Amino acid sequence: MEKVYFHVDLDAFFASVEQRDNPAYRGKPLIVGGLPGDRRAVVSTASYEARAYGVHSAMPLSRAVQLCPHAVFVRGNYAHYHEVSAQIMDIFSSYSPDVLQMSIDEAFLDMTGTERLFGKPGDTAARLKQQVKDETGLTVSVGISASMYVAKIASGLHKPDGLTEVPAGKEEDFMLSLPLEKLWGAGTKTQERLRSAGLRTTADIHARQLPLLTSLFGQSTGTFLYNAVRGNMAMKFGEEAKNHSISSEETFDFDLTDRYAIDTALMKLAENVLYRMHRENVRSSTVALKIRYEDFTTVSVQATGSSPVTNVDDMFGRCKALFSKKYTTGKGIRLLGVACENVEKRSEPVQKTLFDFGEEKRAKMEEAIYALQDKHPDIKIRKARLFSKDSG
DNA sequence: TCTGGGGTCCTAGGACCC
DNA sequence: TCTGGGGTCCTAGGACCC
Repeated sequence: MEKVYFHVDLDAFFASVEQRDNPAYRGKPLIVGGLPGDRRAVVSTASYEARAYGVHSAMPLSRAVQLCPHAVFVRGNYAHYHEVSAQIMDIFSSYSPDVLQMSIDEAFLDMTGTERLFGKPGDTAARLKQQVKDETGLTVSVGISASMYVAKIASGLHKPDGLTEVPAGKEEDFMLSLPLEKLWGAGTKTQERLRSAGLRTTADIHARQLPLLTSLFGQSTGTFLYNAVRGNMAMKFGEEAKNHSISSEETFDFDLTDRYAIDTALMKLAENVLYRMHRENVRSSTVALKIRYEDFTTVSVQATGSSPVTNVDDMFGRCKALFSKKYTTGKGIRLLGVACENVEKRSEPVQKTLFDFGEEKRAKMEEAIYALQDKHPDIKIRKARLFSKDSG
């Protein structure tokens, strides 16, 4: 049977939620991401009114302030956005049992075989859009195609409040009608390389043989480009990613060089990652550390231990060891990040050492603390050193 | 203008084993 | 004393996405 996919994308999601909840913000340029004066902040989402001034996601906030000084600036309420997102994902679930959520503000719906039940895909999408608007006051843009990849691009073509259907068999024509910047998966670097290779349109890529593309761009990117412009991208629906990771990082307002400040930051990040590991009932033996220096160069180290991380002190110890191994320069540090990689379900048995009784006890203790925190989110039980003058 | 935070996937080189 | 070929695992870095 011919496949039918929707890609549904919320329009300027965070900004739209703010404007919905605060009538005074409506019709005005609004920027979510930080307040003017916040150091090193970036724009998370700009309302369409702000985009008219050239403001867009990932732009340094200082730049956004210059472009649009009279905009409304908010830091954002991410817990709230998650709630609204869940409400909308529930609506999606009433249209298809197969919803593949891609992020907080977009999802694929496998609509294959729903025509007898719901009617033509275009009509169904229009109803879905109306229902989201009625129940949440927000608009979405929908792309419809037999190819998930094409549906994804289609949903972005007529934002906001768009509905773009690419008929089956017309995928290649659609791709060839597209400006190169719309090629999802070819970012800044690849766009640059395409330009310098003299390829300016999707048709230019289409005219090149596969071996030429792979010799220019490498096996992976070359094959991707070759298939993408033909609308031939096979994306798997609902396949489990295998290399999960859980990470936490922080960009500091001012660069760090002081060892105590660095250790405090590492402790906070380690605690954060471990808390989430407990909550998700997973474990990991691989700890990774990331350092971004004042000049924005970024290095990383990771190590796979012989047993999983058991508790915060264990995690903190591994992070400190990695840090000492990598940091030899004394350069200013603008970001530290900590991660556990190759995370797996905790139900799988672990080899026990003879010496882990103390560790085990500590892990149990921490679990009890995490459980308490989940129950009473307002209590904060943290390592003594994390209490600083302003937060304690 | 000066660059967030949370992820996934790919590549290339080195270690190690047979 | 000089030197193989293949497979697998691990690591560091980079591209990309929202």
